[in-house]
Amino acid sequence: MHQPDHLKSAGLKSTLPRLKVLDLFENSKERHLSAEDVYKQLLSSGEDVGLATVYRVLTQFEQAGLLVRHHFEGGKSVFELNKGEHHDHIVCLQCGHVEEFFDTAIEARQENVATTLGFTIRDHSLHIYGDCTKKDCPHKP
Amino acid sequence: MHQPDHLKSAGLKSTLPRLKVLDLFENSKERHLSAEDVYKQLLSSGEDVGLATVYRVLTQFEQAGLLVRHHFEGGKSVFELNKGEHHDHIVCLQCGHVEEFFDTAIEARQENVATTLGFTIRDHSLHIYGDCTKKDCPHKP
DNA sequence: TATACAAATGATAATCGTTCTTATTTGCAT
DNA sequence: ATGCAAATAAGAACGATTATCATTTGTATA
Ligand SMILES: [Mn+2]
Ligand SMILES: [Mn+2]
Ligand SMILES: [Zn+2]
Ligand SMILES: [Zn+2]
Repeated sequence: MHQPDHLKSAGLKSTLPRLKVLDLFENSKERHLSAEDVYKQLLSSGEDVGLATVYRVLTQFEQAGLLVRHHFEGGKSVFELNKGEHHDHIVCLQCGHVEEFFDTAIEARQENVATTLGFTIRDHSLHIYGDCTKKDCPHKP
Repeated sequence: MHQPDHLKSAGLKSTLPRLKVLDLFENSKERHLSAEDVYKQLLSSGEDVGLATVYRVLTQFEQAGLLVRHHFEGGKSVFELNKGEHHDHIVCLQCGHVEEFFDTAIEARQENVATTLGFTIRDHSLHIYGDCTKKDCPHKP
């Protein structure tokens, strides 16, 4: 199980549900998880945590900087461990597979655009949607 | 009122609710409208259209290429008249002011990224958030 | 170690944006 | 004018998320 230090230093009591959620993100195969993903994975691991608690804890972890929340298409929020370094996402519309990328040129041009339009950037989100080429992806070309 | 030609050529019967919605987008002060924006503005203009119809019509207009849908943060879909040319958005976090932009370099680099990662782009969304420099903006620097 | 109490949990109700269902109305071709 | 498929309106249903609140838990203190 995970060391409770991360929680303590975030000002959060180290409770069982919190430790389980954090543990899941650190050991899960999938890096990007929705609230229901977390809930179901915990259930199927025999851990019983309330769905409301999952939502509550995810939001707390986001505010504490432990997780980052993304608003992909599909309506549901998706979370990932905060690596500290920004990146953007490309998502497969067929199978939901997510790849991460960082493009210096894009980042630089964004600054350029903002300056031209008289804005100071505080944040941005770039989501590319398409079809991936994984073998197990139900892609129809 | 608007000419029904746009609807006809989109394969849609030119009904009263459809004409009203289209008219609203073409004469509204705000360019980006949510379903509820449309619904409320029609109500306050004395026009009575069902909310379900608004949702149906917006989706049909999107499919017909008359409107473009955006998934901004905040959970609700926002629509705007399709100008035919793609653009992205920069939004002021202080006053909500929205500017549109198109950057050829960014678009090109996105293709590059997708190719590198084995994706075929179908769509993308780029939202920059920041502080604008309008006189009436409550900016705190 | 036992106690005390604020903080956290979990079950469920409520909310929000959106879609579905269905009886009624409408546009439009004859 | 008539007929009928297509469209509408009202409300139920839905999926994701948040709020409520009685019960439990972590932890500080004695
Ligand atoms: Mn990521
Ligand atoms: Mn726009
Ligand atoms: Zn795929
Ligand atoms: Zn502003």
